[in-house]
Amino acid sequence: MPAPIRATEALDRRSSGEHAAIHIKRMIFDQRLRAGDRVPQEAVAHTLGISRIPVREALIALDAEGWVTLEVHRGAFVNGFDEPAIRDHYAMFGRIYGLAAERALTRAADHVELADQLEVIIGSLGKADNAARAQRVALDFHDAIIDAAHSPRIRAHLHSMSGLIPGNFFSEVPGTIPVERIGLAAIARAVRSNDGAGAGTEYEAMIDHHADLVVALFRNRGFFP
Amino acid sequence: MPAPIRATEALDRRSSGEHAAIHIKRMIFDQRLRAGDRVPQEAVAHTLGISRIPVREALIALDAEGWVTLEVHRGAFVNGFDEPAIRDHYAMFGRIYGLAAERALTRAADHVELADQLEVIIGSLGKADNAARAQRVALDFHDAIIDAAHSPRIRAHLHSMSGLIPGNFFSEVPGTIPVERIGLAAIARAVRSNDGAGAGTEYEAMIDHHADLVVALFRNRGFFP
DNA sequence: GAAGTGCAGAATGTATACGATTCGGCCTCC
DNA sequence: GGAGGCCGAATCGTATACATTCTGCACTTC
Repeated sequence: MPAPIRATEALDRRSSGEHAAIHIKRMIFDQRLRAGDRVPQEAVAHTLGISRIPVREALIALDAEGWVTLEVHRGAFVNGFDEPAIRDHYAMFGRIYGLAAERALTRAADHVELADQLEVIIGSLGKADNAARAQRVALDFHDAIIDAAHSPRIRAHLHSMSGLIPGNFFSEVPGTIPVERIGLAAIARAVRSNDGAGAGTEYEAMIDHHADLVVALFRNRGFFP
Repeated sequence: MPAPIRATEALDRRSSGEHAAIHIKRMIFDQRLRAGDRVPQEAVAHTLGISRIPVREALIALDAEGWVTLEVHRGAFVNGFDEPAIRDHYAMFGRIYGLAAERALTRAADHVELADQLEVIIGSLGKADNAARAQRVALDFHDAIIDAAHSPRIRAHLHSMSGLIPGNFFSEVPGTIPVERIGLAAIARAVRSNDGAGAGTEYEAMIDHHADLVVALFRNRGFFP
């Protein structure tokens, strides 16, 4: 039996480029990089003790995700991270997840089986008391939907949209647990009755609601001047 | 007055990485790379006469766009490019463009002015006889919507979704002109009456229709075995 | 004084080079 | 005879070094 994978090894599974992407997102999030600023590749590389190559790779990924805009021979310029950006982000997120839910119902071998699977996941949410565990349950739910959709392209775009908020800050968004509990249950109900459009609509509604919570949190913390 | 930018200079404006991305997409499109194949970085670099660095940068972008899946220390593996993938692609495209249209109406300073602008663009479609020119008109229309939406994030995701079909092959999709003519007109009408949801719905419908045409073309050419 | 010109200096883009990881084949051992 | 372990070639990930491009500032010119 192999030794269990340790947390540090799991982190090493990420490339330096992914570390750099997290670091740069954190700098934008902490407003050490403001809208319009150029991301200093050399400084980021030096700070992380790596070369500029993985930093550049991170910037390409962040460009595709909408965090920065690349201009040839001029660099990467930070896009605004304000309330409209957050709402746009979650709106796209919700629509693509809604599509994924529709596709999951179209392509799943058996929608009743999928509904069973989803309700098992939701069941473990019932026991979850802390937000971190609830987040884990939500991720499992989303993964089940994405797997059932059988679409690498949808998977890729959703993956690149996840991680709006770095690290465990996400867990601190107050009010997520009841929103998830209600939203996931509604989606699972729609799946059980094989209602693709309904599942999509419920997905959008849940994520819109989530966006409201995130915006409220940011506002309370004085992020929007 | 500066000299007009020549075509060759405009091409030079692209980085080697973008050239590599186009080349790799072309290989997938031409089925020289099949689903599950690993993209040979060294071979691509050698073929294009460049080093592996820009090839790797291209693969990161293609991963974000859903063309390939990156695995650390194993390489980039080609995702399926079959009928479901094409339909998923256009479905995402349509939903995000629909969202962009809604946002354009929410955020444009004056929706009547935006409608005027769109109808001027459509007007030049009336004179367009060949498909290439019609495509140019459609791109202008889309750009106007994206600009009006004022969202770098939406812009980034739409940019990464454009270019499903490489080069001028797109122009050869038969039947696009009437679909565009009807679709763009319907969107412009919704914009003029300040109906965001309607504009979004029309956008989705037009792109779904376009997806049908593309799928039919691929089927006729024997792409789906 | 405003606009154009031409340099350094700095930052980006890419080629080369080298360590790290994977994977297939062969061997050993049970 | 099959499971497991140990190479070595092939490939990937990244540090370093160099070429290309941008930018700000001094200078000239009208």
